[in-house]
Amino acid sequence: MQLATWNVNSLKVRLPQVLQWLESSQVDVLCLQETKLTDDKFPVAEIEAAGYQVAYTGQKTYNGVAILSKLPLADVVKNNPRFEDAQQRIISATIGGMRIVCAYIPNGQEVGSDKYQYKLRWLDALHDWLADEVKGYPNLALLGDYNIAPEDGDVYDPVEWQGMVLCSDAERAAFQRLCALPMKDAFRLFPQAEKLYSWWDYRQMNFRRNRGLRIDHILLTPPLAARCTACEIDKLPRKWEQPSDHTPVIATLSA
DNA sequence: ATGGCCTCGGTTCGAGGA
Repeated sequence: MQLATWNVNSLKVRLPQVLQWLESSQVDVLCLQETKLTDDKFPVAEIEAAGYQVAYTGQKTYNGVAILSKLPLADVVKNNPRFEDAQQRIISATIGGMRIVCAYIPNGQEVGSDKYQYKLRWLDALHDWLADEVKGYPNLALLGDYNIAPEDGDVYDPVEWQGMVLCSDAERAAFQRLCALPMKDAFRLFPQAEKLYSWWDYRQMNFRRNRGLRIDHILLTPPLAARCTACEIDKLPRKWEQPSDHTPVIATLSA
């Protein structure tokens, strides 16, 4: 069983890459962020033709999330029921005995800005909601674009990024509070090579220079972490024509 | 020193992303 997350930066533009990746990757569950599509424009037929059921919630221009699954999706919930939010950033479903939560955590733009305050409030509300969700769903996975690099080792140049948005103490503390629910960062369950990232700015040839950040994550509650046998970042789609600036992260779970 | 790319909406530029 493989679970994956991928910020596609417009599903309208990226649908061919998503379908190509699904053909080769064999993932069972794929969480997408930044679909940037209203629900009436969602490419349901193409995704079903690829062998996946899908749940989605979107809006015009910004945000938008979806869960693709080979197995049936049940009990779909859109957004955080405890946080009034016009922005479509969360969708959850039960799949094969697991509660899958797909999240597009706000970017925050700049430390101290209104968007940064919104990000911290949003993360607080996510934490408080999930604290109850994990009681009802011991097998819960939170996959998505967290817009947080948890540690300096997740940043190509920690000095340049020190205190900046995605790396600030308050954001990292929010990440640690999610880990204390408790949940485990699947990527850090295993020895990993250095300088592995999930996002690279389109500018400055940052991908070729591997100037990236690891901001896309899979957090697993202890029963799922115990079943996790691998967690990998697949850099290949970032090398394709017209790529997303993010690349998929995959966790493998034993039966 | 500055901005450097991509997407969208909707027009040829500004906002947002990270």
